[in-house]
Amino acid sequence: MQPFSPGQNHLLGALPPAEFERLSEHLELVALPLGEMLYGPGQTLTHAYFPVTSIVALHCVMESGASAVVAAVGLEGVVGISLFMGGETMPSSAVVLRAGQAYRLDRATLRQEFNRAGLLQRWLLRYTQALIAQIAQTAVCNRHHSLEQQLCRWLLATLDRTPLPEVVLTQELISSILGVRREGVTEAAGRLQRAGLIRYRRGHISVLDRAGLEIHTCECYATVRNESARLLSAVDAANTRSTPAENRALIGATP
Amino acid sequence: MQPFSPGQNHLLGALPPAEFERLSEHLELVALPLGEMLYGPGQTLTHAYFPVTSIVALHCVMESGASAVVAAVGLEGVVGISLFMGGETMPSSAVVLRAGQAYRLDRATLRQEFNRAGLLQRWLLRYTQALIAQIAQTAVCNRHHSLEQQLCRWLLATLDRTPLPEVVLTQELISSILGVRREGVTEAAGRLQRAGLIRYRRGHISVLDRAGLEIHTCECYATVRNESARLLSAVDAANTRSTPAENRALIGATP
DNA sequence: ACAGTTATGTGCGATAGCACGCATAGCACA
DNA sequence: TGTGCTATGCGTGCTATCGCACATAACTGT
Repeated sequence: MQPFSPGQNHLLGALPPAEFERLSEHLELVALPLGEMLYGPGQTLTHAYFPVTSIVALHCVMESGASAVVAAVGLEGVVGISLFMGGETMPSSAVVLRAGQAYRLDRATLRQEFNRAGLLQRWLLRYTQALIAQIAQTAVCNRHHSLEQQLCRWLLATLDRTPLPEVVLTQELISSILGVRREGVTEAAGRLQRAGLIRYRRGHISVLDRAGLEIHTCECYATVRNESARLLSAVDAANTRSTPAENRALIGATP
Repeated sequence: MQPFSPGQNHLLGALPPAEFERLSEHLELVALPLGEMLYGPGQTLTHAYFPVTSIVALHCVMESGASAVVAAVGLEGVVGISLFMGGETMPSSAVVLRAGQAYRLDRATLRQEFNRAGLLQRWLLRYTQALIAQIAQTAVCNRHHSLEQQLCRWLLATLDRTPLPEVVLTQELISSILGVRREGVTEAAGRLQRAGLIRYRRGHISVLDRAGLEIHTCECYATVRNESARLLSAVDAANTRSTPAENRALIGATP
């Protein structure tokens, strides 16, 4: 009796019993520690990861060492789209940004099930489209919006994938996520704290006023969230346990 | 006898005769004028477009009116991935940035062929992965690289999809592509001209020194190009007419 | 309780890009 | 040839962010 079930991941949880059954014996629960790299640039994946409580970032690092995160993946998605898209590898890397659990599925099983052209294929492709929207929005956001807006956006995105209104990340780490310098994060976070929206102490940010953050952030947050909701609404409908809090409460249930 | 053939598009040209045959009667040659919007945010597509001489940009516009292009699509790809990814619409829009020809395929035929899980599906998915790489690279590039580097990158990307070393775009248009202000483009282009890399006059940029541009640009250009080449190398191998110059020379040939 | 490590706060000067306004020059069409 | 539109060039602040250097504060383990 373990405190997690594959069905907590939205993509897996939305599968009809027959499909889920075929996969379940191949799904393996793994703990992902903060900072672990699931794959690096050009590195072939052995498994796809379906997060349940963990958050994974798709991260691009440049030759100069400068970097930025282009997308975040949590319980709504999957890490390793190159396995079913056919490319095998990616030029980016995948790094765990919130320690937690994920189910992983070996390459062969995933591809086999994908090729049956059932609901898993459908959800995986729609999720991939949502991911594209997220990455594209990040590109324009990087171009036009202030550090403070982007920080709000990141906090909200993290919050949406988390049961508690708390983010455990140092400013140093946040700076490398957003691709800005650490002092900039200090300033922006200081402003948010003085505005009473958050409170933080050494790597722990508590969100006090979520609505306030939504006002301070740019439209990109809502755009990405709405597009994901639109593309995966059928997933959420099929999945009776759609909130992180509810998921945490579950013990070893199956869809 | 028309001067274009669907096979000039790399994705279509790589199909085996049987698959190509099924599609060819549904392919329709259309002229895309500069500035035409193939689809806008949330707008349902009726056709997928396979460019041959045209270039289409995936463009994100924000509430404020600020915008940026997140990817360019030319004869190597297809516009309208949401048709086969299952989402039907996209939050971005697609705008013609180089007037030219494209073949378009109606939604029903595309989906039907996609669902046969043949080579078209394979190429479309691999192309989509290349597109993701391009958008992701644009995101980090927007964050870290100078306007001048990005201008070089854009010129090179356009050149790769064009038979002549000339780009017809006003600085005004380029500025809205890159999401920067027009004067910035004037300055950057002026520097490139003084360095002898380009020459321009009212909306016409002639590239004098391609190698020089490749030196001035950031790594993003090579990263995207290499990743596309890797993912679509089998496409290029199957397609015997892979360069724009060769394509232009063709008259009404079939694969 | 203390020392060591790590995270955070702060103060500079430098710079890239923004916003605005206006001057000029190239091209099109009459 | 001229006239007018549109593209381009340029100056002048202004702001956000960078890059670096260093001060302080908060946890950690002994």
